[in-house]
This record gives sequence, C-alpha cells and structure tokens, in this order.
Amino acid sequence: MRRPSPISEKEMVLKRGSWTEEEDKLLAAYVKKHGVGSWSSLPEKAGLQRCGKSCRLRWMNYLSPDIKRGKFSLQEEQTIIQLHALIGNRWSTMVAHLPKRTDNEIKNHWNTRLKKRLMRMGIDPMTHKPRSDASTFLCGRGKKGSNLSHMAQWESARLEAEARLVRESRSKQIIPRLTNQHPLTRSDSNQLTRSGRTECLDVLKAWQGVVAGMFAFPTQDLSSPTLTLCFPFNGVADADDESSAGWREKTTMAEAEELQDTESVSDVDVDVDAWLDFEDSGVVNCWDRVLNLPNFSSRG
DNA sequence: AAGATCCGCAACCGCACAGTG
DNA sequence: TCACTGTGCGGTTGCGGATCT
Repeated sequence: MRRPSPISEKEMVLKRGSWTEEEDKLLAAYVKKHGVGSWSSLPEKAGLQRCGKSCRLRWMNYLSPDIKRGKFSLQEEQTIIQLHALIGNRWSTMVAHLPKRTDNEIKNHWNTRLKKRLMRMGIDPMTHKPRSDASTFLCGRGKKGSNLSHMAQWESARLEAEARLVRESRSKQIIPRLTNQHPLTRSDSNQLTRSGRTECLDVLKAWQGVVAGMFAFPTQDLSSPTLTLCFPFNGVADADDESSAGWREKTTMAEAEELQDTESVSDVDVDVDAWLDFEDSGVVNCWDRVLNLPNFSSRG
C-alpha cells in the first residue's frame, strides 16, 4: 500500500511496502512454531527481508489469530465513541475493551468513519460536545461539570491500568495468545494476580460502581477481568427498536443506584447530579442517533 | 467507457519508554 | 548516570478499489 520511503544504507537489503503471501506464510509459520519473542532477530531467523518492526506490525495487525476482521458491530462502535470521550486517542487502551480488534483497526475506524459521523451530527469529535455549545458536558458546568470531569479522569486511569495489564498478560503468555482464546478469559488467572491486577481492581472497583451507571456492564461482577462495555442490542438498531429503548432505560441513574446497593460498591458516593447532567447534555441520545444512522458514509 | 475524485486501510515514521550493561 | 537496544504507540501517508461525473 504505502510507497516505501528513501532507505538508509543499513536498511538497503530490507524489503518494504505491502507484504506478499509468501512473506505472510513465512512469518506465520515462524511465529506458530516459536511464538512471538525477539522481533529484532525474528526476520533473519524466519528468512524474511524485513525489519523486526515491520514483522511485528504485520503479525499484530493482520496475521495473528487473535484478530477479528470485518465490519465493526454497533456495540463496538458505541464502545469506541464512549471510550474516546473518556480517554481520547489512546487506541491501545481501547483494545482491552474491544476483544480481537487491533489499535490500528480502531484508529482507522475512528478516523475514517466515526469521527466523520459525529461531525455530521454536529458533535465535536475531539470534545464530544455539540459544536454549537461548548459549555456543556465534561468541563463547563461549574461543580457538576467538574465532578463529571473528575469521574472521567478516574475512569481514564482505570481503563489505562486495565489495558496495561492486558498487554502485560499477553506478553507473558505468548503461546496461549496463539490460540483463539482471549488471554483474559482464561481460567488460569495467576498471571493477572501476579501482575498486580487484583490490587489495581481493589483500588478502582469503587469507581466502577459509578461507571456501571454510565455503561451497562454485562454482569454486576465488576471485578471481572473480561469487563467490557455492553449494549444489549445487536445488528443495525432501529431508532424505535425496543431493545434500544430498553438499553436507554437500563442505563439511567436508577440502575447506577441499584448497583450502588450491591456489596461491591456499597461505599461509593454515586454522583446522581453528575449522571443526570450527563444525560441532560444529550450525549447519550446523540450516541443513539449517531449509531442508528444507516451506513453514514460520506461517499455518495 | 474513461478519467477524476473520494475513501478505507495497511504500513511506515518518529518518538517515548523500559530494560540492560 | 549514561548509552544502547528493543518494543509499543499514535500520527501520517499513499496505494488501490469504489464511486462519481
């Protein structure tokens, strides 16, 4: 795809540009046999005229069996938008919440589709605020606004911590990664515990109680390592679709309060006003509107 | 049918950071 | 502490296919 740029003398022998089928086979065969290890020495061992970086990228973004290719689902798109609102362009962090998707794929999908879709809806894709009114949502409403901003910061930190742990667990579980099973769904959670996962979750669990009200988690097991944002409708949702309506109802503050009553989050001071502001800001409804649009391609 | 334009996505680049000696 | 190396991340590029004129 991309035209190779001028190469240094050192790199003179290295091939660039699109990968051939033959190269893919060589790389896949090597990784299947030896696992991912030292990328810098891999090309030579695998008989590839590529730099290690290029091999790593090709494996991570294309050849790995952990990758789900194809169209993004409605849930995935909504997850991306919500995560972007919270943490910005931290694609690698988002990966932890979009199993089998790569950071590159998420980034591309955001840049080519979701960003444009939001802009067409009059939403600033960077701030996730309506472009005509910069005073709402995260930053601009005095106490309530700052509360939510503070909440977003905490959630951002949590997401990053989780993503880091996913990465760590992946790097320590080279062989399991070659299977189709997501590392964090494995029953053997020792790696996670050793890498500090449990400790991290203890600290952050309380915050999840608040966030659970914003995003409908699949279960109330808030410490689940497979935690993902979940929306109970599938396929192309219709604006009047009952399941979509159901989701909206379930993600009201009532549910957050319900969760607050559960043992795991009982000591959380859920900020009802902040949540209501969140809903009032129209962002939730905007997401529905954006995602319910049929194939919003600007082409045509 | 053919040229122009648009758009998606694979791949590259530069930088930051962690590990090591 | 510093230099070096390896790895990971986010931004950017440009090819090639789809669509438009």
